[in-house]
Amino acid sequence: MVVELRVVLHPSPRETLHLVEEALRNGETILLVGLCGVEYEGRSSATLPPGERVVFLKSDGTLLVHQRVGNNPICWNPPGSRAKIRQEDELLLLESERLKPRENVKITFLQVVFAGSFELVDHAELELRGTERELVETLIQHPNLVEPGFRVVKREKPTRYGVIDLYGMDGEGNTVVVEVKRLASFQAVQQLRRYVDLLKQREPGEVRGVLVATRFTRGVKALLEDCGFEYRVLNPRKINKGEKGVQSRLTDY
Amino acid sequence: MVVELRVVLHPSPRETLHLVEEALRNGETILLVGLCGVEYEGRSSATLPPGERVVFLKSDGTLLVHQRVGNNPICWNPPGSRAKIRQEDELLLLESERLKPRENVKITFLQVVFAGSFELVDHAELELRGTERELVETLIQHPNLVEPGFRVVKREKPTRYGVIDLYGMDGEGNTVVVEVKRLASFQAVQQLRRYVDLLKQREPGEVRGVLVATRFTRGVKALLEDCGFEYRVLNPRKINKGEKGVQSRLTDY
DNA sequence: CGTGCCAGGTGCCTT
DNA sequence: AAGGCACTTGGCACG
Repeated sequence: MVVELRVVLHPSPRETLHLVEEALRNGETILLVGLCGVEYEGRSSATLPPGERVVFLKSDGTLLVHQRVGNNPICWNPPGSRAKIRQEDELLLLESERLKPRENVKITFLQVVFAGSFELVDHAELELRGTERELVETLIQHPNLVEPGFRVVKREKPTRYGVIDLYGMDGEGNTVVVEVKRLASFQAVQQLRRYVDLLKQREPGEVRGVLVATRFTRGVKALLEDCGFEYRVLNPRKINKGEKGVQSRLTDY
Repeated sequence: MVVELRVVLHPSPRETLHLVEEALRNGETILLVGLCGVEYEGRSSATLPPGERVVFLKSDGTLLVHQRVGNNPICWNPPGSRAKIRQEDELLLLESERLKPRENVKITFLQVVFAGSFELVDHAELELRGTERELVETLIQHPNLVEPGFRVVKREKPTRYGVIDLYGMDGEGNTVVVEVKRLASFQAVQQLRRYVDLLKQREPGEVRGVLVATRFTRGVKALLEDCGFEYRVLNPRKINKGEKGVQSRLTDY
């Protein structure tokens, strides 16, 4: 397997123009390195004075401008945006337009020192473990983790004020609202409270609220108790084991 | 101004190894394009089977793996991580380690088709307009936007349950809690409620809650009224004008 | 298409 | 160091 590629060092504006235009036509991935200034106008607006950066243009319209440091692009436009390039005197103007919401990124290259286009083949997808989705699935497979006698009635139950992660009944027939979080903070308690308050108006009998999480920020457990809610701590390490269908002992979690 | 750069096409594992090692030593920015698989292990864990990707390694330790499409890197390690590269037979192993929390990204290159290192000079910083911070500043300069007679007592007032954007008094001496949002959703109402509940316990007299935003999701205004709160709509376009110190008429907002 | 919510969120700031 | 929160948050799933 070989990536098709074209690379130019210290290209003239004209050369860069041609490389980018052809790459855009062919749906290739474009990398540019050079001295450029950036203007952004959209949901917010921003100006970035000239500096040497890496500009990354993908075939799905994604535009990323990366500085020398930092995790995140300093400017960007998301997939679906449309890029155009044109030359004005010795300057090269790369403009990316997003329609909804309307957002515009304009890059002015004073100098390009590297231009490359690449035809990437990649059909693989990331397999991610340890997400909240997995926590919920674990609880469905092992409802006893919520409590002995707990029965799941519905997963992702939509309400006027948001979606309840798990909703079911305890051994006594009381409604139980379960909110699942990887990291439980005050916000999670508020979320739970919102759902419990709502169901109290609609369901007869008691409505209990349970927050299940792998981690709790300080004070959250106390707040839960103050609100009359309960909590369960899950051990994330053990979850994959449970997922694999190997019936493990509950004390493992 | 010229970027120092080194570029190799279809490098051997040995050539890539040398280029990356020297670039790491010199604190340069590294771009690699090639066929690689990725493993991640940390707060979560993930596997990405082989495919052709762009790998971006910055001098601050940032590692980004970008697929052909998508806004976000499919795998990454943030600034402060430490990268090492080594060769094993014909494979090239790039490993990035973060310490707190411990997170590890391991990239196995089956083939590298492009390797480049760049010495970027960039001292510029982004100037961003239209943030929530600016909304708060507008309100401080024009407290009448909250309501005639409103006086600001404190900005960013910290409480046990979070930071109140604006806190002040109305013409009658009642406490007023102002929550500022660019986009107000149910969550913003909960946030406001939390602060108002808290201040009701601490302050004598009435405590009013006001949500000021440029946009409201559906139903939020109704919920606010249900909770006994008020809201104000700001026009974001007009804010910069107000910021510039030109005293504009209130009806402009 | 808007609305809500998770994310390996990230970054910033304050206790 | 931990917690709270904004972010051009981005992304997805669902009404």
